[in-house]
Amino acid sequence: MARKKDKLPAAMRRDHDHARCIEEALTLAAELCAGRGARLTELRLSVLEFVWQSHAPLGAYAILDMLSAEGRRAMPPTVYRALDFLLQQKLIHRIASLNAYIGCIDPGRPHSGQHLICRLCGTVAEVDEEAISGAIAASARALQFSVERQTVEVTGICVNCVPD
Amino acid sequence: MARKKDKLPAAMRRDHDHARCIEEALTLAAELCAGRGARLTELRLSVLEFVWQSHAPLGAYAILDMLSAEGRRAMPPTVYRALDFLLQQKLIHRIASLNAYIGCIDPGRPHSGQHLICRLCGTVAEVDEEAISGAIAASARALQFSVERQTVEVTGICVNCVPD
DNA sequence: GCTGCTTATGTTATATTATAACGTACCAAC
DNA sequence: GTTGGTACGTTATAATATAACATAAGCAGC
Repeated sequence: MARKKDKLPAAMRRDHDHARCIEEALTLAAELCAGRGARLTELRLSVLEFVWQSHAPLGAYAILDMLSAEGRRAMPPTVYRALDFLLQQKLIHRIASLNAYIGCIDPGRPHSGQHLICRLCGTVAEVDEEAISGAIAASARALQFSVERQTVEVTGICVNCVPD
Repeated sequence: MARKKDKLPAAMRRDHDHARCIEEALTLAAELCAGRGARLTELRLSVLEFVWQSHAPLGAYAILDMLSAEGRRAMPPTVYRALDFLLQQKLIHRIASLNAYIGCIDPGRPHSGQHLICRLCGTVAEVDEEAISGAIAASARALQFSVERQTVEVTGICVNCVPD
C-alpha cells in the first residue's frame, strides 16, 4: 500500500520543511506587494511571519504578545491594522469560526479557499476544490444570489490525530 | 418569462407569510423537544421566538435587550445558555462570520446547512445542497480528514437587493 | 533641502462578544 | 421532605475588535 500521506498538503504532513513554507510565503508576499505598489512594512512583515510560524491559526492578541515580546510597543489597533492590510492583499485568511488568522498558501492566484480545521492539533489545511466552490456558485445562481465571498470551514480530525 | 422568485426560500421572498414561519418553527421545536425529553422552557422559547422574528440573524446582546424590554431580568450568561441549548437541539444555527444566531429551517432532519448571507439587507437563507456537502465530504476523504462539522457561509447580494 | 500630501503607526479609550465561578430556585423521584 | 439534578440568577472578567485622534514616516514636486 502506497504511503497516502505523500499527497497531503504541507500543513498535514508533520515531516515537512516548515522553514521553507515560511521563507517561500514571505518571499512571495514581498514580490506581490512590490508588484502592486503595496507597502509591506517591517511591522506587516513581522505579523505575516508570526502568522506563518505554524499551520495553526493565530489570534490577534497572540500576535500582539509576540510583538511585545520582540520589544515593539504595540496595542490592538496596530495588530488589527496589519491584519487588515494582509487580508486585503490576500496574504492571510481569517478563520471566522476561530477568530484567528492563517497564512494563505496561494496568494498570487485569486481563489476562495476552503479550510479543514483539526479540532485536536489546531492545524488548518487550505484546499481549493473547484467541486466545492462550483457547487456553491451553482446553488447561489439558482437562487439569483450574487456571491462575493465564500467561507468554508470544515472542523474535524486530521490524519495525524486519528489512530492509523 | 416565469416568475423566478416562486422557487426561492421563504427568507428571500419578501411577500412570504412570516407569521407562519414563526408559528411553524415554534410548534416544531416544541414537538421535537418533547420527543427528546428536552425542556423547552419559557426563557428558551422566548429566545427562539426572538431569533425567528426575522430571517436576519440576531446577536446575543440584541436578544438580551429584547428580554430586558420584556421586563425579564437577564444577563449575558442567561442568553448564552439559552442559545447553547437551542444550538444543541439544532433549533438554531450560529453564523460564525457575523457572531449571530438564526433559526434552523429544518431542525427535524440532521443536516449541515449552508447559509447565503445578503450583505445589504442582512437576510440569511439556509439551503441544504447535497452537491456542496458531498463535495466537501469527498475532498476531506481524499485527505483522510474526518469531518465533524461543515460551516459554509456565502456572503453576497440577494435577489431582492439587486436591480431587476 | 523644504513643503505639503498621503500613508502608516502610536495612543487612549471603549465597544462587542463570550465565559468563569458560584449561588439560588425549581421540580421530580424516591 | 429530603435528595439530586437541571435551569436560572448574579457578579465578575476574559477575549475579540474598533473609534477617534495624535504623531511620525515616506515621498512627490518644487
